[in-house]
Amino acid sequence: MYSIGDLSRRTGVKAPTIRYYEQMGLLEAPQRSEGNQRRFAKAELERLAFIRHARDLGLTINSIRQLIDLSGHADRPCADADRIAKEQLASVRDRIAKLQKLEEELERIATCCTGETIGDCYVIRALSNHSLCGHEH
Amino acid sequence: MYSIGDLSRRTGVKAPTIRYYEQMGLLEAPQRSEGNQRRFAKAELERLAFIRHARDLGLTINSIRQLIDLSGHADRPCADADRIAKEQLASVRDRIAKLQKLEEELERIATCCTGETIGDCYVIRALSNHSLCGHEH
DNA sequence: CTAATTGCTCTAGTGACTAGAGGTTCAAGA
DNA sequence: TCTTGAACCTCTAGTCACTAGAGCAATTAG
Ligand SMILES: [Zn+2]
Ligand SMILES: [Zn+2]
Ligand SMILES: [Zn+2]
Ligand SMILES: [Zn+2]
Repeated sequence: MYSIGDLSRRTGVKAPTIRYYEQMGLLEAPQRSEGNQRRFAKAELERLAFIRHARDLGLTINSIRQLIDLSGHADRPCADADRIAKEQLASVRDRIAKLQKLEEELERIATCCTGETIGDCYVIRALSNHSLCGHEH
Repeated sequence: MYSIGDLSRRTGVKAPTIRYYEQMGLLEAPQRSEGNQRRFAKAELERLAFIRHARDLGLTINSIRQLIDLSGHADRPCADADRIAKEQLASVRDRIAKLQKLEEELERIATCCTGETIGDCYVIRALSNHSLCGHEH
């Protein structure tokens, strides 16, 4: 049996975050001590590691809840789980593509200023005038 | 003189967002009609375009406020403006690098499942076990 | 003049936490 | 056994950049 602090140290997840996951229904309400403090079993530690790993990969609380629900039915087809992973991959690729466009524009904006004063600063001029940009964002 | 709806149509920024920018101090409080409705001058239209462009490039409200403050002093050195742009570029690059790591892991996780059921789904196994990952995230 | 549209303010909700207040319980040393 | 200090509890509010909605007032076209 782990206290919330033990669990926190073992997983690197802060105690308020663990309580938050419980509130969001990702962790089941654990047993309590006589004085009402949380006492976690090993299964909860493993589930928390699962949650943390999924969060580190950018999955939302909602997706993680779905995956946890699925993982309780070992005999069902895994198409839903695969779909969630593929959607997350697509979303990450989408964000990368958008950020790369920004990077391109920002590189120009941030490195082309040869001015000395605000009056002729390329940063300010470029922000005032989108037509200096190479594409939409 | 533009109403908030005129301004919205001309810039593509929704009316509540325009009010929000005013509240955040990015737009100065505009003149009002007799009936207390906002009436914007051309200068505000240009400033709103500036704000919108900066937002599209990912700058925060705070950075934009600083840039607006700077742009009122044409004779001052532009080092601060240049620094804000460079910091934003660095932040975008940082986010791209992190997302690319995620992309790599997610690609493996999302495409390697040859299982049929949750019980042997690679997605679930990979999320349960970070040691299957190629690197940290 | 009337009806439709547009505008006003204010409040609350989003996601995934984080910080703080104000109080209680636990564990270890004396 | 007692005491002290760390850890824990619940609850509320704040973060960021909006967005949605309620309930009302002003404007504009016919
Ligand atoms: Zn400059
Ligand atoms: Zn642009
Ligand atoms: Zn699968
Ligand atoms: Zn991993």
